[in-house]
Amino acid sequence: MDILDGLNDAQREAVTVTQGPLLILAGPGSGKTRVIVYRVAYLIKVCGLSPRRILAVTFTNKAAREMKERLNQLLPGSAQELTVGTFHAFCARVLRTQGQHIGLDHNFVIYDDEDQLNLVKRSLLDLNLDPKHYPPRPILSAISAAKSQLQSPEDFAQGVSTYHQEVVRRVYTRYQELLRESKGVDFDDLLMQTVLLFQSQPSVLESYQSRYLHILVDEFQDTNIVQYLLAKQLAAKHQNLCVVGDPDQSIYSWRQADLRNILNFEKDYPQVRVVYLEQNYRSTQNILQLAQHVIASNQQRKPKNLWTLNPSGTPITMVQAYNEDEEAQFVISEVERLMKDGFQPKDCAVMYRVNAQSRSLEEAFLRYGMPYKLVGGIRFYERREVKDIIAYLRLIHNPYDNLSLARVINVPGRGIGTRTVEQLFAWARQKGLPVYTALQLLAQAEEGREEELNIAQAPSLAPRSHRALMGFLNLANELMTQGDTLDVLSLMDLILEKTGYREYLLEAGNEGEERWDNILELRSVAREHAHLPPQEGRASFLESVALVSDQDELDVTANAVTLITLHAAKGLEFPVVFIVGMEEGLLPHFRSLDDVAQLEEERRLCYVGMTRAKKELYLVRALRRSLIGSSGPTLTSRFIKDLPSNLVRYRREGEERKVAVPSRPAPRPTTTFSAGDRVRHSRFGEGVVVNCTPARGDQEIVVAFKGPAGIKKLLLSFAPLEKVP
DNA sequence: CTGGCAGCGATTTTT
DNA sequence: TCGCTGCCAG
Repeated sequence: MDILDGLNDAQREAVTVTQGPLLILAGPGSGKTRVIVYRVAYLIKVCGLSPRRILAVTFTNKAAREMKERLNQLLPGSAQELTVGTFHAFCARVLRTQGQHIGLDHNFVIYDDEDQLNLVKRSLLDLNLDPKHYPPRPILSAISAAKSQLQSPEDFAQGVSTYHQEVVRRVYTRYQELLRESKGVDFDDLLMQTVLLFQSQPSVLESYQSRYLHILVDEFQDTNIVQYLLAKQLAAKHQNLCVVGDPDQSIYSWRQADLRNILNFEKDYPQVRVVYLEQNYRSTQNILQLAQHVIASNQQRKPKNLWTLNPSGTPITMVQAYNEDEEAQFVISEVERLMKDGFQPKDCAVMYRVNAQSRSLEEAFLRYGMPYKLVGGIRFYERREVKDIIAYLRLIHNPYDNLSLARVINVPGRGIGTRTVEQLFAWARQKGLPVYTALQLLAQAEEGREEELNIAQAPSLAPRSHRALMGFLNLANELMTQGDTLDVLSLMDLILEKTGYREYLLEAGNEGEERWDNILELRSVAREHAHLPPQEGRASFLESVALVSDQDELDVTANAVTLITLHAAKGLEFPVVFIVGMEEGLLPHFRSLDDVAQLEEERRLCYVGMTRAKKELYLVRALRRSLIGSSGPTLTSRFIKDLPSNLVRYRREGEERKVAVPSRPAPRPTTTFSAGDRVRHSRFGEGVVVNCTPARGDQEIVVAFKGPAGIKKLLLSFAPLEKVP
């Protein structure tokens, strides 16, 4: 078989032009992923390249996984040796093996967003600055922006002209000190330090340059300056840098993504070959035309000429609901109607600007018993209980990690209050020691060796506080000793046992069970690293939890409607898409209203959402909406004003709809199942329940059927299951 | 030191 | 509406 079969001319060019820099401008639904996978396959199969000589950078871990899978289907076994991953994951690997050149500890921890914010708060505290006056979040953004442009605190100081910038400079300086003391690396450092490493160690850079003959960067429109510099460094030797992107789908400028990268690319590589992928394979003509109409209003863009051979399809449906409840109701009744046309719940997605909008939707879906899966929201690794346990593991792995120590020193509560913690930290800082070491010193002071150790100025603590601190120290010591021999799963169990974490959660109240379930989930992640030696297993576990955001894949087997933010929907497609909240202030979001560039990004966001739809697109707005407590009238989004009348039809929610809404009271699961139960399904026959997990007012059940159905994941509220005695 | 409560303020998107 | 902070009582 020929790899090039089934590609159109432009796609073929994108696959076969292998020498030199290549810029692929790919419209939505133009087969972009396919092109990337085929290009890699072509390099291997036709050009005879070893997969180890190829580096492919994706935007998400999920995209990386999908790419590997698709490549493996095309060329079985070839994906193993390929380097595929996000910039962050790639950099983490580089720094882990080469970081010592720039003074990085081998066991450095990776700090995520929340950790970063805590560091900023601590920095403010250390500098005697009031967080009320200087809100941490914007300061962190400023620091992050500086790092994304490779600015050290000293570089940043050059450009300081206002008092506020001076505050940022001071915080940034202290922030970096704290990072270094904790032997930690934040998200931005992963990228920045790698570039600095390559700059200062040409031989290290050279080894990577030589290895990677070809470099591919996906979602190039969402890269920031540092990421681009990195790609440039790596490709400097062979110049085989292929970047793929679509400026119209750039929606991450707030994360320092910089559209100039695309312009700079053409400037930095004058001999660049540019390929346009303009044929759309995804959407109906109506949908594509409407999306084009909407995006055409942006001034800062290169016009594209997208086209499709797909049928024109049905018109886009414009709906006005009274309020957000009716909006949700409309979506549900429409899904029900579509099901009569042969669509399934899993074919449908509801997209919105802000996560807060998911609430009214969720409530309605629960009330009407329509199955749904919520993407985003509070992510697994951001849950308090999960982060607590991870913090314990981090501390054991890296005793310098003051941030993690601060997090767990009184969790579960052991009588160490903020006052005591502050004293301890101040003392450690004064002595120039990591807090953990300071604690050990304190313990020795207790043994009456003060003179000898010259630590007379130890903080004067109440005996009770002192005892509490020693209790924590003993716990930490024991965990660290055991950590030398226990695999990461056993160590986690020891932590849970020694801290009485389960009891702590269950005492906390009604959500305790759910929280404990999350811990169990975390255990199963740890289990994947349990076969490794203690140190190594811990390291790989910690790294995977730091860099993987969405541990649970969007479950494709569940037949449920997807609720998702417009940002998170990028890269996905659905037969039916509802975009809700098409109102001024929501889309475009009110924070973007006073800035042309930001407004254009909002429009792109809208465009991204529209182009996810294959067959049916609904644009829904509410006449009244309560967002933060108060409710008020709304205005139609400027993005959907004056749409071509041949493409849309207007429908008012409330007339015949109401009747169609099934007022069946939530078929709330009456029976519950547990692993081991024997069950019967009306279609799949008899089987045994393998696993049950609670899922948002529902239960997800994994059943192993005796028949040919095999193993299935089912939603309790939806599946016709009954217990067999 | 902890836990409860009142008042306040601020609301985006996330690798 | 919610989540955080600060204050107060035990």
